[in-house]
Amino acid sequence: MTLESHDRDDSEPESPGYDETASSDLTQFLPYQLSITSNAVSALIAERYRKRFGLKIPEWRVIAVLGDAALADGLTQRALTDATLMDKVAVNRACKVLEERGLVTRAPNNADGRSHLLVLTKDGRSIRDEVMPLAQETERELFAGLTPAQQSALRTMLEGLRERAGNLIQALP
Amino acid sequence: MTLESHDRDDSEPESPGYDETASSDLTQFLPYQLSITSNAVSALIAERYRKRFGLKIPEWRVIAVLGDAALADGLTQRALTDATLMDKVAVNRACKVLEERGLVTRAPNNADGRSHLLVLTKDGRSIRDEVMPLAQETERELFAGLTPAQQSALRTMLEGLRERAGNLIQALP
DNA sequence: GGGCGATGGTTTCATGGGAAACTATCGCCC
DNA sequence: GGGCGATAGTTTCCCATGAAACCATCGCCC
Repeated sequence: MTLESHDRDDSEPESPGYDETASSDLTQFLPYQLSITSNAVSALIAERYRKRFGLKIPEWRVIAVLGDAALADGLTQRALTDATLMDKVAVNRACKVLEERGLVTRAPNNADGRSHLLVLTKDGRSIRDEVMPLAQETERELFAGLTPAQQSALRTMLEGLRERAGNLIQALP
Repeated sequence: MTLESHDRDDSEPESPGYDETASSDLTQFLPYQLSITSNAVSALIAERYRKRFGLKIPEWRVIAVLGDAALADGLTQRALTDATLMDKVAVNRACKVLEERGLVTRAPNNADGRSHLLVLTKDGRSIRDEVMPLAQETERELFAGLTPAQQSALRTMLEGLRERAGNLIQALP
């Protein structure tokens, strides 16, 4: 790379006589902006769910998926990890918490003795009915400043970025 | 909230006869997309720096800032926390590592006995000369698919989002 | 039907990162 | 000039997260 190679060793403070474009203004570094924005948004959502339901993000995700499906039969943890795109450990922990709080029960799975079918309880369903609206409300508030066109542009860019990052990371060693 | 209140209790599997818009397709939830994209990008950068320099993200950030400034005089950790927008603990840990690896030294700060002035060593400077180019190269590769206009739109949207999230989180209790 | 590799789930371990507690120094104010 | 609240840095503690190890069951294949 040759964008910069200023050889400053010591001398004069004050007044940038160096190459500012190649320098450390982190706030202009897009991956950094992406990161802090994502953190801020996550923090907001986490905080809202914590305050209103005492739920953490993995937990409400599970509730959302369980509540959604046309499945009174329930889902296995495996299916939940697929649907939530979370780690299986995270799913397991979330399920454990939800079970302890009586929001979910585990019914035996006739089709496979290794797994159980997770189903929302009455309490779980009543929370479920507030969980998604809160998510949507939050999303709406966050993106209120953007036109639908902008929103979809954002989506597209994020998706592209993610894919590209995934490719690049594969191509490393 | 009133966006949905489907009262599904049991019955038919197969075929979504329920309200799919109010449902759990997490991949379409923008905060989620934001999060996984950010993670993918961070992972890429972390991996590149780890492979090439054995540096973690907080460490290269410190190097970048130290290497940038027109300061052979060095910076205090306080100044670094400001410049990197990281936690002071994170900065401290990064500095400790860098010092142990001989990339940075701590000179006494005449102006304030509580702090030291951190300066890149020769080795530190030689890494510095590769650190920023790698960041820029990575940024360039990531955003190669986007026009400058799109990039700046993205920046603007992210900034707006972050601000909005910050405001909303304040307005909670 | 008895291995045996694959798979769902659970537990354990290591790592990262932040909050809070603690120390040393500073900058005031009396 | 001797407190005393504020600030820079450091250490400690705690939590979240993911990887790896582990256990039970499944689905085959012989």
